[in-house]
Amino acid sequence: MPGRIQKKLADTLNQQPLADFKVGVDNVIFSVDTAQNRLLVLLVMRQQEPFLNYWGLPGTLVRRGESLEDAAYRILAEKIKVKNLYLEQLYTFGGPNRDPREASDSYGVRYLSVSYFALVRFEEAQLIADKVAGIAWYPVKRVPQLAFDHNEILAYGHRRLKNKLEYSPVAFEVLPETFTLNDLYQLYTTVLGENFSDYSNFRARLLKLGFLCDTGIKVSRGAGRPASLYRFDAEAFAPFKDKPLVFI
Amino acid sequence: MPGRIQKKLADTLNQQPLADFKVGVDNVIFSVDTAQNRLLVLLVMRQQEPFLNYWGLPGTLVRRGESLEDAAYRILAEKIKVKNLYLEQLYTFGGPNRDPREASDSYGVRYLSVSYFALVRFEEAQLIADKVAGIAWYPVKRVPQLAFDHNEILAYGHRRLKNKLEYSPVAFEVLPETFTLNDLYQLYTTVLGENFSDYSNFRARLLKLGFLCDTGIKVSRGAGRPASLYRFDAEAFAPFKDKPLVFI
DNA sequence: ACAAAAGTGTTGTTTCTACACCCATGA
DNA sequence: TCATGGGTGTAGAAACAACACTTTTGT
Repeated sequence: MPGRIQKKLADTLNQQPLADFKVGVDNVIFSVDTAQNRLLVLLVMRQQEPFLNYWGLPGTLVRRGESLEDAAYRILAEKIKVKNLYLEQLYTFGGPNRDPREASDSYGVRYLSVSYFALVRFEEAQLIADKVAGIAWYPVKRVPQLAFDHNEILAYGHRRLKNKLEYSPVAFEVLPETFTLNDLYQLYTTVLGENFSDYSNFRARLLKLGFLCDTGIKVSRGAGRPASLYRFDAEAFAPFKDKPLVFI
Repeated sequence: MPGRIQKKLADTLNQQPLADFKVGVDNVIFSVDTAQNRLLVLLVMRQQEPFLNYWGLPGTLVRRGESLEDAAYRILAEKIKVKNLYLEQLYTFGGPNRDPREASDSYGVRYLSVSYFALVRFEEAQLIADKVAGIAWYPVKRVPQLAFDHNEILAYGHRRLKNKLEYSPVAFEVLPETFTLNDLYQLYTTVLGENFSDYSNFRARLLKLGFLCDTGIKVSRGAGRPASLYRFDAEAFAPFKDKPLVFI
């Protein structure tokens, strides 16, 4: 009776106990240093085992009564002070044995990481150095080996950031209220790489869309003709919401 | 000493205990009934509380030693038999009180749902009806009120499916090995809606990309000129991988 | 012969792209 | 007046959208 045997096997599997989880939230927090044209990610030096003294993404475990997003905002607030930011959920990494604590723990508690991705304004972000801990903006191109699977999470976040820039107005969440078109262009080039579009075409496309309005105010940066300051007009952008708009 | 008071407050919050989680995986499984031009989603009738006798997404709790993706494949395999499928993680829903079991449980166990999104081939999918449970393909346009926050998860999955179709070759994961260009077009129209492109332009664009190769074999469906069967050439597609290609 | 399904072509328009060029300012 | 950064324009190529049209089949 092979059917019965199979049934028995299935039952054994069904009786495999459920895993108990602790849920962590890890943030990939990006900012763009427009002065030096570098994309930065916020890393913290771990103060406890596992991975003591390794750099890693700022993270925390979720507390009772706290939503995932709340937890994400909490870490962020513990590490930096910012006024404007963009934040969204990234991915959930949850294979067994991604955290070495699982092995030593005989109760089989699993650690699962829900990662969030954030973009903040570099100029206004003030790092909060708590006690002896290390905290630093690292150029994305030069991050060292990180704790856990954080390199993987970072890579995933970087990909998402690039995509977001191309088809959504995240850039404006992180630029000052008014900015020059060159500021915007710099932001795009440092995130996307040099060769995504030339400035004049980028400029023409953006202006044609009609949600950037010229304030008329001019600003001079060293030599050269002064640039106009523009403002992102959220109202004029509304019709493009959710449409397959492309910024590149 | 306001600093000290604030410190005390912060400590109270820090002592807030961590939440204990059970992690569920819920699958949004889509298929396309090309004969009737309908987009379908797989629903199951819940056999236990909470939400007894409500329709819901097929889901399960994650077991010890099981990865999230493993759990997603397990549910899928319990409900349907398929050869080809596309599966990817969707989103993690984890606010407190999304599951009524949390309230009654004094230990404060939280239920978190990692949702996965799948696309399977309707014609080859065989539903596995276990015991008395209900299981059914529901037209997406006519899903009733579902258990938990499953309507929300479904909506999220539907949005993702539409996006995926536009810029990635998921369609071919779910079409037969060889298919007519009309099969492909039908699939797109039933998922994306009638007015995304007319057939001749769709056809021209796809063929120009060059990763659909004509097998030369003709197939006749009722009256009318027989159609060529095409095959998706994964190798020829490779260069487009990860590029902002658009199919629409 | 006719309707139905498949496949091809055409045409006017819009959008890319790669430039060249003009403008305003500091040194 | 020259170098520098800001801003405009344009011509050729490519892509798009809306159709009309031809081909091949079943009935």
